[in-house]
Amino acid sequence: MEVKELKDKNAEVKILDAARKVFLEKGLAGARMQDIANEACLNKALLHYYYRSKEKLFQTIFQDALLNFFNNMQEIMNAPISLFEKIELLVAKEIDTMNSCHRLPIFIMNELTQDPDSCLMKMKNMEMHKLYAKFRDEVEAEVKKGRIKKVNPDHLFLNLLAMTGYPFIAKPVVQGLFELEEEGYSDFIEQHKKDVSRFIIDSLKP
Amino acid sequence: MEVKELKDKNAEVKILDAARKVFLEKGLAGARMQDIANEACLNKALLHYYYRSKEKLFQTIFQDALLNFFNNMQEIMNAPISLFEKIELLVAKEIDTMNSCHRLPIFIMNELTQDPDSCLMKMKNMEMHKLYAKFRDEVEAEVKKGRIKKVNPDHLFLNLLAMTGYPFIAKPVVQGLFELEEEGYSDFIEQHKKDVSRFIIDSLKP
DNA sequence: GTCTATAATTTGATAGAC
DNA sequence: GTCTATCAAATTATAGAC
Repeated sequence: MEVKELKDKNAEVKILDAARKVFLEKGLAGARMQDIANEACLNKALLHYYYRSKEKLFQTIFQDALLNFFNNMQEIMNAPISLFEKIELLVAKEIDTMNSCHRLPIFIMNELTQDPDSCLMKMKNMEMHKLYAKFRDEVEAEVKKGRIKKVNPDHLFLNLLAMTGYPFIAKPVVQGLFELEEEGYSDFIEQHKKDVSRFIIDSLKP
Repeated sequence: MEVKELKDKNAEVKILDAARKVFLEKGLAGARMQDIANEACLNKALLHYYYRSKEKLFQTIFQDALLNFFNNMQEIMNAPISLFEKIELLVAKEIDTMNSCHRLPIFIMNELTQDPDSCLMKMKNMEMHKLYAKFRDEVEAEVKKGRIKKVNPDHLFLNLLAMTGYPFIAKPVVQGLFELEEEGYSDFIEQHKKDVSRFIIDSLKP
């Protein structure tokens, strides 16, 4: 690829930002190229000029969203800290990430089940299993040492992901249940962050 | 409405069954009337004859899915059983419901965020808050009696929903993390059912 | 009620001027 | 690179025969 002028780069970026917003909001099937063009204050033709097709543009956005979602985990998993610290960090970081974009988790989960071919392949490329292996080994080690209760690390980890992700995935349900408007919702999430860490760590104490 | 002949009723029902399957799988935006017609082994025109428009057909399916999803809860909430029994029943029943249709929770959550107008109104009509109030009061009562730890019932209930719903919502991620094929997945869910009840009830013991 | 054929609209994609 | 105008395909919806 050749050196790009500033204007070129700006259009490319503007399109990506607009596409991210529209795809996150509406999903692949619901998003319209015209919506993205409007959001970017450009015309449809330019979207195709830079990204060829809706599908290609979507894949760019989706890949990026996956990284955004799972990168925190990768880092924390490999950090030289205690298991309890890892749990607290995982919960806090994941919630913060989703808090900056409430639709992120449901977007990812929904698209993953829509396109098993290309999306699931990307999951395998991220080597989810290796990402998790370190956590599992540490839990098993702590169990053997008798420092925490005997738990199944698979279910423990799934529960952690569940309690951090679900409040965003089920946002309308949560708002209905607890009668929360947009502002009260933010406060609720902040409480929840602390509650989840405490909940998990409490449950591990022998 | 007049008395229907058998053949009429059959077509109506065949359409509903087909629509449920296609909408659940692809969502409102991704579903095609032609797919539904094919699935029902009928022609598109009949779908419009019975349900007027795609939107109307969808609303019928969505309303039904909402009831399916939240009806269990309603019943269990009002049953004359102990708090621990309620928790066990809620977890077991909700997981069983979703196990019969893995896409049910993500379908509901996704569509709820897509159409705040009509879908969210339906949520309010179901009076989610009242559904939950009984549970909250019971938790607070048990806390006062000192029978369970001092917990925030909102987060407790949200965590319960999270741990039951997330394994289905994030099915591809779970399969990637724990290297599960379709069969191993069913077994995993059965284990999870027991694990979640134990996890919650353990966490409540003073 | 059920079908075939077709209208009407939407939407992804391209051609071609600048 | 960016735009306007337009095409081609897909898709919802309807008309009308049976």
